[in-house]
Amino acid sequence: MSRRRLGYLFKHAQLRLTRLTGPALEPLGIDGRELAVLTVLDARSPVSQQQAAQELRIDRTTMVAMVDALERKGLVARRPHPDDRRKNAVELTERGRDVLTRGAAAVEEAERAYLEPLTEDERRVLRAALDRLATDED
Amino acid sequence: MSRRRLGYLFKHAQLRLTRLTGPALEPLGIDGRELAVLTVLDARSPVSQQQAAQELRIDRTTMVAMVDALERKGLVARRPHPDDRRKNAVELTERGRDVLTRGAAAVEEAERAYLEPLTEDERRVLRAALDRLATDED
DNA sequence: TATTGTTATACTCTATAACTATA
DNA sequence: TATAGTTATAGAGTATAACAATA
Repeated sequence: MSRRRLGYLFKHAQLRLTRLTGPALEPLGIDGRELAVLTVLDARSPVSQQQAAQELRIDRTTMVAMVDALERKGLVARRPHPDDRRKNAVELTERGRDVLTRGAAAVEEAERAYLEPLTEDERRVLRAALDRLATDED
Repeated sequence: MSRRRLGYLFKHAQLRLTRLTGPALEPLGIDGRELAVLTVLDARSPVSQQQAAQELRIDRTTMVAMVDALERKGLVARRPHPDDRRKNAVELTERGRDVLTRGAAAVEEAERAYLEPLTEDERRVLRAALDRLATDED
């Protein structure tokens, strides 16, 4: 087995994943990060930009740019939040819901292809391991 | 178990790894990528910049900048390659070898801490899985 | 003609600081 | 005083194009 550094393995495992999911989403005009935002907005709607940002662990200024892009594409809409006028309630448009549905299916399929070299057991252990490694109680 | 996307899990697994290895290397004045370059130079020396770049799958123009930085720190030296005067033979200095030794130990220790939440079995499967996922036969 | 190293340049991703409007 | 959104800005990290020296 390889004795390459974990950092190298993670980097290149991720690069290969992007090489599969990127083209899978490209016909829909979004990338994986934008799909993640759509997913959070759909699950938690109506949600403020900061709530969505915290959920995905991205900076709130980054979220501004991402919502800008998604709004330009007609996939989400900002409207004033009913409870707090400082907030935006960001919601999926009809088209946003459609893109989310098709994007989620495309990524599922890409992830299946990605994990194809592994046995069923390895896939299960990998996901469980990543889940704990990604959670910091440092 | 979490149903979060693999992309999210990889990203945050990697972020947590960097949060551990970064500070471990910081007293030595290098980061994980520079340690990787030192490792390749040590194993394959004398090696051209392009050979080293290919080994690590980084761009040759990126390698120029990394060797520049390592040379400024006194950890590597460029000398003319005996066989081909277009090439640089890049080698570790005495101090470079020392930093490599101590850096490798620091990263080993950081990776141990990083993998601490996993069982021995999970660590083994994780590494085997990453090894195959990181290798593209796409 | 092709390759190695180099420089200049640009692009993506992300973070920090400061502003505004609201609370 | 604090929070949500925004803008401007800057810093990594990386990639592309073009060039000089050499093969």
